[in-house]
Amino acid sequence: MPTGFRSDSFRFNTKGIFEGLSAESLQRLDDASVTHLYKKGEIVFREGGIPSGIFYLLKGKVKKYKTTGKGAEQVFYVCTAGELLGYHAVLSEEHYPDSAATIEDSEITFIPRENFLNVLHASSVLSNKLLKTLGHEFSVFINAITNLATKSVRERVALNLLILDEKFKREEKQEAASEINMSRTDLANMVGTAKESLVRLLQQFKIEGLIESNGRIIRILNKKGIIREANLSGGHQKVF
Amino acid sequence: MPTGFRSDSFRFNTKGIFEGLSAESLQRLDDASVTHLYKKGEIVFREGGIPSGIFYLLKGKVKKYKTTGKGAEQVFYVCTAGELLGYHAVLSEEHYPDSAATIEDSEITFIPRENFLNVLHASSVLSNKLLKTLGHEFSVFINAITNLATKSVRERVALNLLILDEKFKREEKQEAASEINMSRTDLANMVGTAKESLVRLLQQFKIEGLIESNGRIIRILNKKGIIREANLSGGHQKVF
DNA sequence: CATTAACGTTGATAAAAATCAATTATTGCC
DNA sequence: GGCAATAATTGATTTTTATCAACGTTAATG
Repeated sequence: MPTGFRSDSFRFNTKGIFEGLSAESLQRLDDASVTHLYKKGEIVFREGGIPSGIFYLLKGKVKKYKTTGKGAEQVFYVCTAGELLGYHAVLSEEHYPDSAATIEDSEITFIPRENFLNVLHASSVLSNKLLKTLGHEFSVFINAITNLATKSVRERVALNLLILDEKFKREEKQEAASEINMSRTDLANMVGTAKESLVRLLQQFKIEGLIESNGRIIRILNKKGIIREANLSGGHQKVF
Repeated sequence: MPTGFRSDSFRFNTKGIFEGLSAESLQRLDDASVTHLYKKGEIVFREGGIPSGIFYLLKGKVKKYKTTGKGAEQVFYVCTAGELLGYHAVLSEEHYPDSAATIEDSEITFIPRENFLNVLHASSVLSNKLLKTLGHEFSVFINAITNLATKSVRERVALNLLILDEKFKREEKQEAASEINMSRTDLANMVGTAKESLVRLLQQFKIEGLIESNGRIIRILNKKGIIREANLSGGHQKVF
């Protein structure tokens, strides 16, 4: 049973989705798009809303989440620069099933639904890329489900630290430990546990020298150790 | 907050995916396909395997699941007649991320990878339908994740009974209560709990008159009661 | 730059769920 | 139809995780 952390298994593949498009298609998308600045904490779209277009995250970070009747919030994904948001509901022709909100100051380009669909329907390059991306998402989701259903909270905390470590990598310092900067509440909602349980486990990891923290910022000190705690297994590569 | 059970939120939409295809496309798929009988318990494909084509479930039921390092098995979906299987890995060009096995005697048509992709790339009708289907799957998965992360085992047992009730509906008797016929182990692996916990909760529902059972077969007696136990919220409809 | 509201941490306790162990049903098979 | 073998159930117990309550810290804001 292979072991190790393969960030690919937890990441959607929308980065570079518009690469390889014809100049005409790109122009049509560009002409229709508008870019806005979002402050930390702003909502991009809301569960139940009618999708009017898709969003391209130029800069910043966005959490995707779903709220429950009881007010709980499940964060199931964190988008980083270069990722696309909100296309599922446009494709499925349904209301947004989830909400999206910035977790840091961000810059987001909006492409109206009609323009996106026109380009999509005209471009087999784009539709094939999107099909490939969506096929990959399936594997990301079943990983997420399996981990939620079978791993302990401790294992899930470790796993999510690894996922976030990738997301908070800075271009300048690829090698340095990332500075994971997320509220404890968001982290707990991502792990699927109570905030207090999350804090206690972070405290343990800290005592064991696996991580350090400074205010809300978390740094992984011993990645192998965290990988061990996450108890990973499986992971598969490209075929063709 | 709207409440009620919307089975659509838990079902993929591959049924009828080949409707509306040109006669030529259908012919090309048909020429390439082979149909096999599978006995209950047979494996259709296995996690880590190389996808050589897609499967169309003509008759029977198939569980989709992932196994963990510790030998646990997470069942994340049950396919019924008319559904497509194994297309994600073909689209993503990755190994199978999950396994599929029949849970009753089944009849499955296999379409080789190349033939499927040729038809897909030639048919914008099919690729658009598939994009729509995959967009919908996203909402199914985030529902599943949110439920796993935020609901109690009791709530999840009730919810999965509702999901299975739909899957075990018989064409003859749409109105009659379904006969849910699945091993307690599979059920527990679907709910994401220990078999013993599942059994105890079924026992409670039985005492409360919400269900009845005869051997392994479960029948819902009071659907509203089970919906109440599942504590559902949300659910959104088509837009356009 | 002081304030204060939001956020984070810790401790004590309760609740939920898993595990272990033993027994009883069921079902596939000859 | 009887007989293993497999699956389901029940009870006792432990472990894990959530909840409640109090207090400390941080950082956003005027």
